[in-house]
Amino acid sequence: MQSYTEENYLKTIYHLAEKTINVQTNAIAEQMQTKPASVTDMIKKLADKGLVDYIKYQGVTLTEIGKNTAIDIVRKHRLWEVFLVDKLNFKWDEVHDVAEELEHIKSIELIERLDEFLGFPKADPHGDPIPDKNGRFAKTQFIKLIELKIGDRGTITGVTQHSSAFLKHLEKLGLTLGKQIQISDVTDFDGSVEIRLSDKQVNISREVAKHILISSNGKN
Amino acid sequence: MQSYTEENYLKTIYHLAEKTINVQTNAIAEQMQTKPASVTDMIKKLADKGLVDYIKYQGVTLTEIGKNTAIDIVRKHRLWEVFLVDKLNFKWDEVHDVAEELEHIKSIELIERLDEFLGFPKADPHGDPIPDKNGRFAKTQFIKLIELKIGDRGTITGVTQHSSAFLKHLEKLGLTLGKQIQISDVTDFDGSVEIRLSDKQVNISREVAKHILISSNGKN
DNA sequence: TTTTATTTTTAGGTAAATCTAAAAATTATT
DNA sequence: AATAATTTTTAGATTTACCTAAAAATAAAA
Ligand SMILES: [Mn+2]
Ligand SMILES: [Mn+2]
Ligand SMILES: [Mn+2]
Ligand SMILES: [Mn+2]
Repeated sequence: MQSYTEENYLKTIYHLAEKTINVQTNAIAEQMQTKPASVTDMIKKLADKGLVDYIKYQGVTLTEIGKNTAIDIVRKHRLWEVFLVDKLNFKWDEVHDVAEELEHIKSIELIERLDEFLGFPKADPHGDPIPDKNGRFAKTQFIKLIELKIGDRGTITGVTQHSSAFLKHLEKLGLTLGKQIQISDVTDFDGSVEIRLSDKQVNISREVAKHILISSNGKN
Repeated sequence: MQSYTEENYLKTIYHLAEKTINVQTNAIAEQMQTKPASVTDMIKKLADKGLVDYIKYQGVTLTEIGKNTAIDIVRKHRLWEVFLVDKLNFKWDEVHDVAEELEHIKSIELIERLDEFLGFPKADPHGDPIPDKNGRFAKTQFIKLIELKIGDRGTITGVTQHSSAFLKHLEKLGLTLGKQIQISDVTDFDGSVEIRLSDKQVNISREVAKHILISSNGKN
């Protein structure tokens, strides 16, 4: 059984491992809002428990058990987010912090029944896939909006930034999950992107465009 | 802001205070499954924070703030129990441990919305009253089944024992909340009680009868 | 009112998770 | 290859929530 803290470390390592093979001490420290020295302490503990493979100065990778544990926490996090949005009418920018706590409730039965209650959802309110009870989920291969060319069409299917400020901004612009879009222009000067929606036209900065995921449904 | 542990102490003191005015160190230790020395440490901390009034060797009482905090945790605990039973189809004997964890999730918004989602329930699956958001609730003045006389009628409205073994036992006998009962006999030898239900007759031990609460609706 | 039993507190210590400051290893730059 | 910069680890402390053993206070019994 893992502590609340150990679980958060495992989840952080799991997410960082999506970008780099060996996860570095400093990267973990930054993500966890803690000091590198504390990370080293915890890494040793996780290594002792067989949850990570660790070579001094070379960073860590999750073991099979460690990875499964992490995926289970991600599953819980995303299911709770769906609950909060679908059942309790939270906005997609309000759920992260609460889910961050709820994900640590230890009851297999609870999460199985919650999954069923929610109708076995495949994605959370931010478009992230929800692993099933065996930890399996489709690796969503979405394109970043920034990579689209003028004329390209697609559907908004996810975001890679979960801050409330960012999500509220998208909400205000009408750029929510499921919306059909088409790129009408890309400004040379600042790289900002002009987007056509069914009912209106909006302009977003390059920075915002980087964090929107699109399932492309047809060129030009 | 209180820690998980501090909240559990406050809740324990609150429940013990329903029986005695000054709550004793040993009573808290027993309830919390810890040692009296640990309780003394925590009591000092809670006193420093202004959550309890404490006189050495004389036990503790909750301050106004301490009491409100405790009631808020009780509210959360009971609302989550309703959620588990009403929405996730848990049995009444399966919910306590999970609620014990869920009650510590810190989000006022969450509990307000959960309350609304559940239809502002007035009692939990064990018949215990749920405080409203201002901490107010009706002091249920139910009679213990053991106090009824032969011929008395009533409705089962609560239990004073939440162990899974006890609740499963009641379930098997058909003695669940809302059931109409009449006392048909009390055995002199062991004090066991014979109960008439709408469709059958059951016999329960004196010990069991002590922990069933009845709203009496008419004598003989 | 002593003596005895019970309850409660103090003293001193441990384990988990954190920190700061300094040393060691690795990586990048000249 | 030597030096500088960065990353990571160690050493030593702190805080929280515990513990055991022993002392002190209170309550009960003789
Ligand atoms: Mn978390
Ligand atoms: Mn999410
Ligand atoms: Mn609890
Ligand atoms: Mn209950």
